[in-house]
Amino acid sequence: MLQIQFIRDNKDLVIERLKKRNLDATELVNQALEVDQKRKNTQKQLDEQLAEANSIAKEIGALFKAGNVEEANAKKVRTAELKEANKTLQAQMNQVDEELLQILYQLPNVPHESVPAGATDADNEVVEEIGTAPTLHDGAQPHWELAKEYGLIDFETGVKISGAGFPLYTGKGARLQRALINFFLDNATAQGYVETMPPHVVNEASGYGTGQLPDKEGQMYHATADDLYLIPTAEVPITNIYRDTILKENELPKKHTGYTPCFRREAGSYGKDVRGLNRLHQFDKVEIVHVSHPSKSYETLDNMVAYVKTLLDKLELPYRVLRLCGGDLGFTSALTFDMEVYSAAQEKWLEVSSISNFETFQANRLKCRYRDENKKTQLVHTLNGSALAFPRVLAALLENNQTENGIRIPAALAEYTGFDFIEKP
RNA sequence: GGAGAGGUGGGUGAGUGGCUGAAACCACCAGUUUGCUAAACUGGCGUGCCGGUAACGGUACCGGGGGUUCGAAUCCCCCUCUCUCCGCCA
Repeated sequence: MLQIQFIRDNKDLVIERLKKRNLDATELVNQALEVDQKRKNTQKQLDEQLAEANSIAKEIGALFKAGNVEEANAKKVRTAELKEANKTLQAQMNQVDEELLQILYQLPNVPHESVPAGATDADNEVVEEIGTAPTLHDGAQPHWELAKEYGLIDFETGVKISGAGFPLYTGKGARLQRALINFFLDNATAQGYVETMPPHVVNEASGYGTGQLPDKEGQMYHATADDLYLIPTAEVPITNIYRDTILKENELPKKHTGYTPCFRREAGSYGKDVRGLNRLHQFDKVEIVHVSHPSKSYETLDNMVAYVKTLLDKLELPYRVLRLCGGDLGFTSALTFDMEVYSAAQEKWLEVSSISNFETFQANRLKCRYRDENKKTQLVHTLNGSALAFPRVLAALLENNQTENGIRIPAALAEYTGFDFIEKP
């Protein structure tokens, strides 16, 4: 959520920058400012009346104490008036507050100046492309065929147990998952991220804290009996560690990494792009979360991108780094880099990581602040990124490393799997 | 699932109608003293919003919402969360 103070001070900038998202926010911004003005006026009036009522109440108290009942009762007349007036003003105030909140909920984050204009993912800027796609032997297969042939993933039984989008990993397939967990966590902790194992379900307040609620309610699994939500990413529980907190300036940055399964309903997204591991209802991911001093957040973002690159290098996967254009940028993000690996058998790029700086957008809802040198509270900047999401990494690993005799496992990962080759059955 | 207790400032915790935005202690910050550290002493120390260049002033907030009252942390109602005991269970 944007801060109303920021909109007040930077109206033109906000409107101009939001155009990068192909959003003409002029009307919303004007509405917000108008309602804000109304809110201020209302509060001013209300405060004055409350002040009067408070002072009369004090006088009445003193009069009663002095035994001057008659005069005290006389003063009650004015209090009764004020009480009525305050009630309506208070109601107005609540209404105006709510109105403002609703408007602010509709405004996405202001894109960073470096965000390219554009409408769809076709307009994303390719920052760099690293590695070359392998040349596969004749008869090379997409990962869903490989997974079946090699007995790594049993999609059909997953359907039987739960439904489409819930794969059942078996044998070396399951072992690969476990290896990826350790590989990613070990690398992240080596970078100074604190290993964190959070709850996999969250309450409503946490959902609001990171912005999944109210906008994306339908995308999360909701356990209604207890009103808990299955997490769509570890970002949610981990970032909410810092909900309603005021940190000391020297406590920044806070760095966490966590492995969790992620649950996404992905309602309505059935179709051709969802075969195999490309899109799932449940998948595994290691996330990195960074709570940063505002002056350091873009430097941090670059470091996070650089870090994720090292992971892909170690996994020997060809990949590219994209700077998302305004049209493809998430609602809450100011700047996002996506990492895509090249899947040789499918001959397409698969997103395996998304690394974003939310600046104060999340922190504002989270109420996560720090105290600066003047002892004033300031909102922190929050960032997070996947490091990495497993399924498409696995897909690319299987596809790119297939040979006529079996599948090769990159050396860095083989340390964790305990095998460097999966024989053809 | 059954029974009970309780949610107060960063922490512990006092506070049953006005003198309480809130005692005390701890933590923290600044200073004095000491050869350094520690101790001791002195002072400071919640958040949001509104007004103000600022100093500061106003207002709201003692889990959330509503009510009683001239006046509510304190009384009443509803909700919610936590803890303890029992039951069940990994």
